[in-house]
Amino acid sequence: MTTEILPKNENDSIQKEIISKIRDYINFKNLEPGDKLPSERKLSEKFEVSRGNVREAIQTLEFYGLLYSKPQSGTFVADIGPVAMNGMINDILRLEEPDFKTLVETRILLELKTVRLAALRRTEEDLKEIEEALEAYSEKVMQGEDAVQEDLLFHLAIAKASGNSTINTFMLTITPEIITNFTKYHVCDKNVAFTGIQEHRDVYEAIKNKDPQLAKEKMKVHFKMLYQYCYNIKD
Amino acid sequence: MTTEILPKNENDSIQKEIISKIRDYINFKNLEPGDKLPSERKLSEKFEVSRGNVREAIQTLEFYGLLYSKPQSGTFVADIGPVAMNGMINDILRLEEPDFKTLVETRILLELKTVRLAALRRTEEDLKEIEEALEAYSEKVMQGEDAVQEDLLFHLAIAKASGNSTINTFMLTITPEIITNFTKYHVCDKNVAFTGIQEHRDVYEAIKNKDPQLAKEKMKVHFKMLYQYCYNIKD
DNA sequence: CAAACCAATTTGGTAAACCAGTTTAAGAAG
DNA sequence: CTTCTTAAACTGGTTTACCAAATTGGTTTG
Repeated sequence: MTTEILPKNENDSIQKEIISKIRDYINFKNLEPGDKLPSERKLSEKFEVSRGNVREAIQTLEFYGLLYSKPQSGTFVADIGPVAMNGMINDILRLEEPDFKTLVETRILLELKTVRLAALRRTEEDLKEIEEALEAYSEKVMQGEDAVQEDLLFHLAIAKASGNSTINTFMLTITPEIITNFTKYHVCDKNVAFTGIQEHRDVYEAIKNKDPQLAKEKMKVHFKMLYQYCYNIKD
Repeated sequence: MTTEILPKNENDSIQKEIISKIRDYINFKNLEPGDKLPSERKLSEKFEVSRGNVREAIQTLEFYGLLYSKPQSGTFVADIGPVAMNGMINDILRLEEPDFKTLVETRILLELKTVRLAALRRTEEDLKEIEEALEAYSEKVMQGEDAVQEDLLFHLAIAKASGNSTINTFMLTITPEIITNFTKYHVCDKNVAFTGIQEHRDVYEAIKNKDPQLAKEKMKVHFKMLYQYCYNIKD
């Protein structure tokens, strides 16, 4: 995982340029699945950039499953036809930097699903971990301290209990960004944290009783303020 | 993302080991947000691994927002307290390789959302691109050829029209894996493709008429078989 | 004529060397 | 003793050089 998911540097533009050149090359030479690309060295001199940049671009395309590299052999186009290849590369090039609004929107979506799945699939061990996270959160709030971390860990514990590793990965991906923005914009304040305890407890009880519908409802209540924030934010 | 999001190599284990050692170091030294980690060189000799491995591990932790590196200065622990730090690192280490079932489950979840958002937010240009993808799919199927690529691009066009770049990125991430598994297990066959044309058209019409509820219903119909497959697959 | 072998070249991966800022600390001046 | 100067050591990032595996083309052998 090497790869950071999205480059935010100024290298971004040059890497995108290289990616588009690779696309053009594949189209021009009519490369099909399994065909070999020129070596990194040749590409670097053909595009007049450093080999490192070429490697970076190839790794990005590898991340999206469009290319694959075999050590001491070469880089090959994946088992995806030219239509999908072009379409996906264009999508990748057009990808915008995710903003806070879409981040929150996605988090709500994911969590309303994980809480349902957790209510259906949770093991006793999952339940125990969720409870521990809940207690840690309550204690911190009762002491009047900031509990953003414990809040987060409660939600991550639910994500883990959902048994869906893909969603779990996505949650882990967006969580840090969420935290930094929350603390930056002070979305959560003190009295909200207090009401949050009961809301967390409601969600926990629903998961404990294996009631997916209720769990989802309680999570919706918990997200109510967040929901408003998400759809009232200026575009 | 440079990170490729998840390493599948055997380097995986050694990198995870380094990550856990970094966690132990942070705990042992009681490092707080803003504190500096030892240099990559020192860590590499302390852990008795190459500097490259250390760099890779740090970049992974950077991807999840737990560390940040300042050029020519050092690597620092992010503004996340020790509780969240430990919790998240443990989650990262425990992350399982996503299997096909969770992949499909996640795809259905994401698409039922994107199609709603697309119906609400689509621009005229979005609609045009979706229509083009639809036509390309129909033609391919009519000619009796395999149309997995065009099918995919139709769904990606909807994701783009949803206006949520975070979900869009996630869709792009899971799509290649979906494709390879589809072609491997032959989830889709010929007659399904034919019925798929009308289903696609229904979805398109709903988006065109800006009817989010209908769009979601039609997409559900389209996913019906996939849905069954997802929940009947052996665990 | 075909198959098997071999050496040489090419490949992606990796470790070492290098670079340009930053930090640190020692030393000189006041 | 304090403060400013300065140079040396250290930092993450980048380029370069090297490596072992694998492909390739030619040659030999059955």
